[in-house]
Amino acid sequence: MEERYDFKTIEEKWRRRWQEADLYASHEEPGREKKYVLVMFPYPSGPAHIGHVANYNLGDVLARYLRRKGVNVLHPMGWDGFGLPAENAAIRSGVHPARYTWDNIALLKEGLQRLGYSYDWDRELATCAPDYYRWTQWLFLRFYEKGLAYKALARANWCPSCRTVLANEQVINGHCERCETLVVQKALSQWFLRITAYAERLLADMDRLPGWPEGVLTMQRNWIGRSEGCEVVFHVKETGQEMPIFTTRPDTLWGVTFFLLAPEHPLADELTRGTPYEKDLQTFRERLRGVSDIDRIAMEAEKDGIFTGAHAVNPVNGEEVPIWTANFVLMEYGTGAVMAVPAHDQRDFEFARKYGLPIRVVIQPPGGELDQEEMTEAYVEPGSMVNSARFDGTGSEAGKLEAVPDYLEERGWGRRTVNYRLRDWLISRQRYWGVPIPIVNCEKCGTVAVPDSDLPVLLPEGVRFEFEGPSPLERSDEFRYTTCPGCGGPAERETDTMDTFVDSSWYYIRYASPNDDREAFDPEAVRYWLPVDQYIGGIEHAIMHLLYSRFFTKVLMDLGLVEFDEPFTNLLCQGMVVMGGAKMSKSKGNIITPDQFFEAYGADTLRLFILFLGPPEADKEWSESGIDGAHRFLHRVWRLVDRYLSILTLKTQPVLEDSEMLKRLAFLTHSTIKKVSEDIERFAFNTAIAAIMEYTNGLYKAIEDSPDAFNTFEGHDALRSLVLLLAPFAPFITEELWEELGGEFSVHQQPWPEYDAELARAERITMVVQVNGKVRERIEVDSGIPSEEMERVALDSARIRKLLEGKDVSKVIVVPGKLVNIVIR
RNA sequence: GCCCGGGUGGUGGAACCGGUAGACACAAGGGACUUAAAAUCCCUCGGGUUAUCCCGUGCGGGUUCGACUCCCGCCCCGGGCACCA
Repeated sequence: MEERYDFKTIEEKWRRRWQEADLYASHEEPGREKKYVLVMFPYPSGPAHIGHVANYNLGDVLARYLRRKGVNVLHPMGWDGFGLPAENAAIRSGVHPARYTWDNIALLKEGLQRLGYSYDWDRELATCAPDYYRWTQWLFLRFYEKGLAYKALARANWCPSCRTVLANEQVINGHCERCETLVVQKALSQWFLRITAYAERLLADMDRLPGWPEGVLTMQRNWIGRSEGCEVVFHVKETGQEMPIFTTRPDTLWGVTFFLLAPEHPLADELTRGTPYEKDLQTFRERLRGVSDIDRIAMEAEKDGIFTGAHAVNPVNGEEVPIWTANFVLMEYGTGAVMAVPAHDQRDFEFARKYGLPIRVVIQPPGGELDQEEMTEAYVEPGSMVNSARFDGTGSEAGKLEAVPDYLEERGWGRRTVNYRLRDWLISRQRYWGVPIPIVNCEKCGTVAVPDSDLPVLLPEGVRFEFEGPSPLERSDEFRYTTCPGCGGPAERETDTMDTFVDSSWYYIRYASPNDDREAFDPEAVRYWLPVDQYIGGIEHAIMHLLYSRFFTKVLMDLGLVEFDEPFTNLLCQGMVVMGGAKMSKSKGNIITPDQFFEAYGADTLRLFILFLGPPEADKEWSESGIDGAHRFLHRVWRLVDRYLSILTLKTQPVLEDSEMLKRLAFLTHSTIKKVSEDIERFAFNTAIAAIMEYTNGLYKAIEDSPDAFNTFEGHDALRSLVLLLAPFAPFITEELWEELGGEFSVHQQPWPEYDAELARAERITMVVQVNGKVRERIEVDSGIPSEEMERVALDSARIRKLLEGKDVSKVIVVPGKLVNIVIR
């Protein structure tokens, strides 16, 4: 064999051979065990970067390992093709978004192919291709038919100078990223998907996701934000209008001293219209224009509000309290109105103190005597109800859960209800580079769905991209003006496109039959491959993408289109590769590409190095120091195989009597197989590689000590195992070495090595002896040593005996096979 | 601000269920080989006036025979917060 490890030639050679052999094609084989291994597809923002490599390494190692275990593996790749950056590029440099995107896809694909990932490229898909988004539109129409897609007014970021809608990302400190004009909130009629209808199921079904990280489930639970409470109907004194509020604390109803509306609440306009307060409201809204919701509801944010001049009537006691608007009340949560109980809610308390509004204590802490004048903060803990008419003396918990809700329901003043923090999913984007919403607006027929047979509604190509003004679709007469599918009269197309999260909410299903042009997916293929057994992706997707995908899956099941209601059985959230403390991304301008490493080190080294950097879940600060180590290791493996092969050609007689060495070899081999297999199963790829390095070091020692011992079954087994174990991590070099060892093509189709538990067990172990928890002695003993024997050996050791002189042994703790701790006084 | 993670040598990390802190590497230093360099191989490598001792896993407490690991309170860093994906 070649003396030097020439990675360039090797990698080229095998990349071609694998392609010719179509090594990673996947097919349904009913009855055979399958695993669907999926890594979140990338947004093609440019060439591959180190963050991609870190991602896709994980899925590839797992897919390769599972195939070798005899499993039928689906491991596809595709492109999340729609998105804002393509459109920004079009505006800035005149490149058409399609061109920009497809060019980037080509670049990214080339990078991934050089890394030797084992994708079934026949299943490649792109969400921006008409043969994909046709089915996104088709699915939208199914949602629409079910009443799960609807139009409503919603606020959007609006730059008055550019006369265009801005994404949150384009709003910097409340100002337009381009022209620095103060961004305002403008109400637009927009499309929503009714995810709130699935809130309860999305919440409850998380109990059936034991394969998900607890942190992600917690984030999703908090995001859905279920709270039980009551809806209570207040009235406007002046007009008699009903103003329902949601509260989780009905037990504090008697402590209401004012009433709050969200500043955007239409009722605030109505109540102040034509009054001296009308101007105050406008000034107040002006003040809040550039302030995000996050800053408005921050606990530490200054409370701000104005009086509307009107009053609310509290149903439980008939009291009339002033109606204010406040910055911390959001239109999007609950009913956009709240009852204010300053004595028992911190924000209400701060508001009351600031504006001199009354505070009334209605919950007394156990044994305490709260005084509304003296209080410095709200009392939010349970206690005993006071100043609450017939409920005086009732425990607040009982009052909250039973007594008061019962009372409200009896009187018809309110009812028990459940409120969610989760809001419906706004999918409208006033942009070009997305899936057109397949709806036509007709003056006669109203909102009309585009018939399935007319799909896809294609994006027009000859459009102009401008810095300001309405979106290219709105400006495109060709796109916009059409005929009504219902009456055949003139009509206008919906010009909004969909949020790209819609595209990525079902792509994992499309992979089952990506080239199907008759349906969104083939039920047979879906039945075999889905759900995804192992989903892998960045922690930054913990909530939105994963929640939207779960929602989609449930709707598809209800539509009878799929037979499962959770898309991802197991989830691995890996950390991010960060640089300079921020995640690596093109928009941050801090990307490192693999290209620069291919020349000097090769793909195997880069794969190995990045996997060796740390555990998948941890964030990794990028630094290339250490890549030499990975490269050196591959050279070492190469030379070891070379050395071994030269021993074989010497045709030495195997030294069968050197049984100690053979036993040592067998132990090394089998304990390493065990360790590497277990580590891969728990995604500890970094320690799996460390184990292979230790193994290599051990084999080097052995081959120095007794080269002849390698011309034996144990020797052959050791070298073959080394290559077989390393193959999922470094696919190119191992394929070459496998060939050198006389193995059959391909190493990636060889069964994963099995270990013999007996051979993998160490014969001698180091037992630790502690005195009062401090290590005082280490003694080598047989691994099967009984506990009583461990204790005896420990107490017998000279050093321990000396330490125990004149002391009382009060206790001896023995951890079998590990340590003995002697407790003395 | 709220929710979710994380913090271990000069560096990346290991320690899997409460039981030997620092595996495996990188960097650094010393040595061998070489005319020389590269490559390779060997040795040292948390700190402490150099060891059978003491200290040490962000900081302060606690539980335990024993804590990087569990509990309480802080500090710092990262992610998400609904139009970046």
